[in-house]
Amino acid sequence: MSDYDIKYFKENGFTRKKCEKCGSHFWTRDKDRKTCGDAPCEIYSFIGKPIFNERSIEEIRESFLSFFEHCSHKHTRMKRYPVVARWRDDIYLNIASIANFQPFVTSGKVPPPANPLVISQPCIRLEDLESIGKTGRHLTTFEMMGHHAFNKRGGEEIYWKNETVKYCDGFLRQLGVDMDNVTYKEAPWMGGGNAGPCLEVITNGLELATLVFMDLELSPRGEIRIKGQRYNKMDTYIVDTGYGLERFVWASKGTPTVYDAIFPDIIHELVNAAGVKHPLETHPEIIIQHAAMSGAMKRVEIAKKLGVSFESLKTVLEPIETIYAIADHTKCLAFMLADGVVPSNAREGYLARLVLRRVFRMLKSMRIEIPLEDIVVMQIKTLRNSFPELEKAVDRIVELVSLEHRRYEETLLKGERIVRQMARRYKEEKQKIPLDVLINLYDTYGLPPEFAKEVVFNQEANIVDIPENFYSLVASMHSEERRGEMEPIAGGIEEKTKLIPATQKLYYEKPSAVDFEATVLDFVDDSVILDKTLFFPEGGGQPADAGSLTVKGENRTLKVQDVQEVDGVILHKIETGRVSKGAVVSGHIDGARRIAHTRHHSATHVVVCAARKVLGEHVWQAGAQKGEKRARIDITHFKRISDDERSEIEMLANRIVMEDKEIRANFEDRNEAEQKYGFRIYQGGVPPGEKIRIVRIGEDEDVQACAGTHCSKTGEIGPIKILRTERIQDGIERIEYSAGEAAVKEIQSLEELIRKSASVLRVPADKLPAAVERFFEEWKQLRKENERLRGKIAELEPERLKRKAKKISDVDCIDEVLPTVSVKELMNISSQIADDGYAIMLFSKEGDRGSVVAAVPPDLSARISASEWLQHVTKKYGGGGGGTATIAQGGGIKIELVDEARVEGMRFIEEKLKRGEQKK
RNA sequence: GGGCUCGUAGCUCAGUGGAAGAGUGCCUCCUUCGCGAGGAGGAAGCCACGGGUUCAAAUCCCGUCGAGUCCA
Repeated sequence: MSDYDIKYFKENGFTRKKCEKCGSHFWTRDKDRKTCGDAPCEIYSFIGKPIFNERSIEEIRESFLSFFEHCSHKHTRMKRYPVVARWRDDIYLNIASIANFQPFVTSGKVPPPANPLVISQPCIRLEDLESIGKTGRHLTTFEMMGHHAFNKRGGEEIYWKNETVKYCDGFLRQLGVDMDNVTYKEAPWMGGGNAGPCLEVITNGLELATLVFMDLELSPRGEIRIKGQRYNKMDTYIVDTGYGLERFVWASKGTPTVYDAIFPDIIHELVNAAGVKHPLETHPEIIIQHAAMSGAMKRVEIAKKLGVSFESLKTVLEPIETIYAIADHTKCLAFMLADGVVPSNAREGYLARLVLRRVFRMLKSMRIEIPLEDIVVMQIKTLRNSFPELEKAVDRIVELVSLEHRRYEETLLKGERIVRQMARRYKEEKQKIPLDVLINLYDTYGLPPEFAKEVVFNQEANIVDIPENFYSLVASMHSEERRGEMEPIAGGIEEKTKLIPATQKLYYEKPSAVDFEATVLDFVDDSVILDKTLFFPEGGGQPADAGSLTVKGENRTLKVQDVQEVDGVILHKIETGRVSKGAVVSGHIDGARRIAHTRHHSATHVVVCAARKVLGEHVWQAGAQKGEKRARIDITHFKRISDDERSEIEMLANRIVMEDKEIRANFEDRNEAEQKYGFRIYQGGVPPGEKIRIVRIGEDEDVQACAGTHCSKTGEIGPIKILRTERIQDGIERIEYSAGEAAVKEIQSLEELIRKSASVLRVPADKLPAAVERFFEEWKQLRKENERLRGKIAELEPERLKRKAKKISDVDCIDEVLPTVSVKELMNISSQIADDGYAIMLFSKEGDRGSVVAAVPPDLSARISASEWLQHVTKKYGGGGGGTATIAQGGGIKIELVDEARVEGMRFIEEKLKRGEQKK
């Protein structure tokens, strides 16, 4: 295939071969080689026999970075990006060094921060969570060392395939790798919406690096088909390489697993704390041989080869595997939590919680008593030379992890009760607890099946076996929900506006103007497009401006309904009519609405800034909406905001206002801004483009990329009043507030609320809480007293009623209207009288509806059912009712028919009794 | 962003449309030299809030608030 027709291979004695085992093509210097060299075609041959001299993580990282800094293309060394991919809306975590540059740099919309560049990027991948610790090579957190070159078609080429392979070869040679053992395996790559040819660099069974030549992008009408997806050639072609830092360290040490190579100290601590021994001490031959084969075959086969039983192999390996996993997961947590992820039940916060809970479980199963936060801090200490920034977060991480631990314990405690009840229920019916119940326990209450099994076992009840694919069963249950989420293919509006020049944005140039003149460039789908405009388009949580356009010379005024921006072109949607190209219009925007939006927008930045100062550096904006009367922001925070914190945020925000700080908004170079202010600027999402608008408050106390309209000084915002805080998700708090005149109005209406309430109770406002409490207490007392007295009255009624009884056949019957007596009392009275041998029907009314209660003595209930009797009557009464054969209640709405109903009741009972007598 | 649960006595929870319950804790009394334990009695509920359906709602429907949990 021409994709891999690389000059370097030809000039350096490589030949292309086909792997005997997997059939894939690869390039090698070794003429006799038969397989591609990758697992599972080959076993790890470096275990116990390192490929090159032992090096630490720091040494490998440094030698990689400086190799590319000093090679013939001088690469610029970049600082790491956060592990939380806040600049992207398609992934939560940073999964690769190239992810730093997707989508805008890779698509060519934004120039790269440097070209070519080299970086060692910590990445997190949670897809293979189950494999961590077991395979010996999987890590949730690893550093992907990458050198990248961004080439543009038609432009000058930095470098492409040939140099990429040459550098790789050179780097491996410099480390001391035996080059005859290195294979380059052809493996088309795709991911993150891009694709391209790729070479996997393999030696001794281990894949060390991946060289991707990215030149395709996902496109619905693309002509190139790969695995059912359609791709098109990109305008750019990019060198995307990934060298697994930890794998190099592993290869240099030849330890049984990658974990032993990179976490020796932590593993040592954990092994001690668990009171076990590392199997490398107890069963060195098994562990080394197992490790060598682990990439190539299944555990059952390995056990067979080693001549031991599968069970005993498992017993040897399982404890250390759990410890490996703990070591790995705690590093993952160190990065996630330090980079500001707040554990939650949604989004990236859920991923943090997922990992946290896995580790809690593992620590418990290993009976390791060290608090998780201590292990995470241990990780941070070993990482601090390379990543000193992690240490700043230690205090917060300790608080957060112990809080999460407490929450998890509570969940389990509550869960235990639920499972116990469930177990009892199924035990009574002598059934096993079925799988769907088990899934439900996990899905609804977060109770893992192993936990449920343990509890059930203690209850001596039975449970079905837990299937291997339990968690994927849960996942597949949810996958159906995702259907129908497909976004409609953009309605081609981009196509229509593609050729129209970007609209000049007057609202940035003249922030306080309300009138302007402009020329109509086009009219597309009910929308007017102008050469310049004051109308602010909806974006960044700020609603569009309202106003009107008047066509010059025609004296025609069009109301602007909505304003949207598409690729720099601003669309003014109008209600009716159309405007011809070339017409001159004068525009007018609703100034009061605009200034309200502006104040709320600036207030938003101030409130976020204040919240961050009060609550901590982990506070990130997770959404915002501004309006005329109020605005709201959602921020990440791991606890409810207390009343005190809320007051403090409010006070601080108002202080920033009173200090009348400068608010500066300027377009700046994106890459420079990122370097200068950090990723903090992306609070409200990531805008596209080479230049981004940066809004700074005071001495850069708050810096954000923001396209909204802003006051020029904080003083113009006016008062800021926080109205409420709300927990919209676990880990995300919403703060609602008003600014400017709207804030004054809110304060006034709050005041009025208090004034009105106080005047109703005839107390001064400051006595309101005490008065309300007193009234409520008294109300409860009086209600009880009332109930007691009604009961007393009811006690007297039976005797009075019995005197009114009429004898029908041999039964004493009573019917009576007790106008104001409640149903409850009617029941009470009736049941007493019926017990004394009377058939009774009582009526009462409340407002426009009447209640009826019927009761018969138990020995009569076979002949006359109270329920039947009552239903017969209430049917004519405009209602219904029901109950037992001895007592029934009901009612109706035709209260004017109460006398007829009484008569009917007596007629019915008479008839019944007579008929009964005849039968005798 | 989507889904599933839950909110009833101080606490833990039953109650799936017809009279608000149990266990525990609390109070009083009895038993005991005293404690534990046991016995008898008692107090304690805006059934989270607001609408709707119904003759009738803790119970069904909608919304709000609060809490838990799973998935992407």
